[in-house]
Amino acid sequence: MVSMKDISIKCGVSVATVSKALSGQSDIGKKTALHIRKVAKEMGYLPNAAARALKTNRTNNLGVLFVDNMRSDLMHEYFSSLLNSFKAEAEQNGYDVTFISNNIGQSTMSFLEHCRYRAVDGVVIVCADFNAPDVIELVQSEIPVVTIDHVFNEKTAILSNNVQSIRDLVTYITEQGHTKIAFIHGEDTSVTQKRIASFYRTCQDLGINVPEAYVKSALYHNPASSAAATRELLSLPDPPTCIMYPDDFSFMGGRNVLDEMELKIPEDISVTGFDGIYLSQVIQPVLTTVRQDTLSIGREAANRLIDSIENPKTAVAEQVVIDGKLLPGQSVRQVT
Amino acid sequence: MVSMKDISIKCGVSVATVSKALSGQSDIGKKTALHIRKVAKEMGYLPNAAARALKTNRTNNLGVLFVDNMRSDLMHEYFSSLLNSFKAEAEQNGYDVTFISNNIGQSTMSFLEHCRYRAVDGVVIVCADFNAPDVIELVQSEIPVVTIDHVFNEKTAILSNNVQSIRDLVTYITEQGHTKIAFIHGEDTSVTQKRIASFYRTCQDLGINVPEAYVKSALYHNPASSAAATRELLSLPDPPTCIMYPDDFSFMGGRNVLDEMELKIPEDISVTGFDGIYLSQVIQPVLTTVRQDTLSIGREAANRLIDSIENPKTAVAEQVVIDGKLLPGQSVRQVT
DNA sequence: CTCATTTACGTAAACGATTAAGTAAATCTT
DNA sequence: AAGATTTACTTAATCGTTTACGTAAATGAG
Repeated sequence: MVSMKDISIKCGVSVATVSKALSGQSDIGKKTALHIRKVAKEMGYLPNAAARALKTNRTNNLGVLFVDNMRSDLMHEYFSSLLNSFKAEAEQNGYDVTFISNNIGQSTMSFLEHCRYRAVDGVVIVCADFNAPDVIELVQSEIPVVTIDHVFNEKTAILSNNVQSIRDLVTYITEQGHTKIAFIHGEDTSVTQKRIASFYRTCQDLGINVPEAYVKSALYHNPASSAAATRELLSLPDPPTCIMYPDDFSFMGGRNVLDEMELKIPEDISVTGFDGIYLSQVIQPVLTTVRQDTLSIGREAANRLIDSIENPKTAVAEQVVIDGKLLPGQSVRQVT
Repeated sequence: MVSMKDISIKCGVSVATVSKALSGQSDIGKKTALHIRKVAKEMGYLPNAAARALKTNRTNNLGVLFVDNMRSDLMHEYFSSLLNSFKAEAEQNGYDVTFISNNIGQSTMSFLEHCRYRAVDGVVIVCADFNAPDVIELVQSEIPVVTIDHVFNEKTAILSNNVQSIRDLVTYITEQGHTKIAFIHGEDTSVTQKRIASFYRTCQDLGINVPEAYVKSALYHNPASSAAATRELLSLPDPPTCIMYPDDFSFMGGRNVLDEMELKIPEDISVTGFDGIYLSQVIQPVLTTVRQDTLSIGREAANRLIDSIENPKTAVAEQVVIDGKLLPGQSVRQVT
């Protein structure tokens, strides 16, 4: 590996001069700077990240906290595409991305310890138990943190606009003439609470009555639990004409039940999903859903995080809300 | 941040002694070593990864080469769950995982340059254009490399047993009494070639005739192209009774065509997938497919890579083949 | 009891970069 | 032209480890 020393020898200058020339500082003569840069390129010089990190206390490395509770989250397209977008934006800005876990090697490190050990410049918390002491410790530390879909006091958070998205969905459904709308929601999280609240609020605003029995609990990304909820809804004395599923994937469970009962979508029953994953747009009928803008969420998370790293004074912690996009699809029938 | 110096002062010994005590070396007295370790724990000492890396030239960091050609690969469950398993195993062994790209910051670095810059101890090539000069340069470098589903000369490769998996599928299909079997395969890659060869070979061994028109080309993970292929197959004068799809997800495209034509699965037409993703097991009918053992593939990749890093002398480059598992499902009908 | 060996620790250089402070030469000022 | 300033570089310290080598004391051998 060619170092600055090698270059300095070849150019007959000191190492300091090489350093300054390569980092484009002012107190170097134009011609020498140019020459040094040329030689550096010729010799295939690459900065030594470790040395730089040691001296500057900056690694140009971002940590990603991504705990797979059920060993399946990375498979959830929402998260994986979000992560992809985050990674792309980080790299654009000269940052690498490293996963942060809490069991590195045989010893168990807390998340914060892991971050300090690797000296990441900042961390994005994508998917984790936001109530775990470990996570809270990290959030309260000196390390810049951005969270996604969860708000910590005084910290920047990127939020998918769940409230508006649910409102858009419900509004669209009612515009198609439905008044009997059921909502199967996911397990209790802050996101779920927002969605439920928005569902009730929107129905209220639109003058739609929501029987208690129309709101069912299930699990995200779990077709079986949505299937069960679907069965219950359909066995009600006065069943809904439209069922909103917790997410596109879970809908696949509901779909099985509907097929079984020989209910055609959307002729006999209308349905909606959430997320707007690839799958939702390639099935027949195309699912009415809301696409969460994972591209923007990931990009925004990276940019905010980097901003708070590079401009600690001026960067302000705030909540950034990213709108989703209604995908009308063909799974909600126009009721005449 | 508390450093070895802080500990050395508190313990009244030299920094060298602290270093040796913490790394468990022999030339330190039992009691002092114990005491130093106790104090280090009390003070919350964490090693400085950068300093260590600078001195030892080892980072305990593994690179992952994961190029998303179509900006959708991370979404492909096969890859994401493989990556998940790789990450878990790496962390178990004290290694972190960093993504390697070729456009870090404004400047374009080759993969190799990026690896050298970050000084990763080794790289796993999960998903990339294996013929790109960039990738070849990396493979031929001094950096330990493990590839997945592609063989480079003299390098360790972890391979899903595509040959056996296709054989299992075809065998199963024929055991159900089918003789008119069509195969829609993905775009041309070494994996595809193996699958096609195994398809022909198995059919030959089983005495099954394969008309040229029964083998169609499509794209992986692309329902539309599989839909088109399905249409062509069904419009043949003598259509197949069973269609093998390139992967589970692509099958969703074929399914739409079959629904449209009011062909019931498996009563009117039998189908199989490939991969064994979550989706394949929650749809109705449950898809007959082969689960690729991503858990083992990821784990094996991590272990082989780490072995070749830690034991460069004894580690041998070889091809590790990981068997898949036939999931019979209900999408292939028993022909009487 | 002496000399060799082992044990337990300290010294100091090194890894490759950054940067404050110093300095000599060149340029400017009046 | 003498002093003040600017320009273009060098010196040297530093970041936190690791490790070869040195050394004094303790233990061993004969």
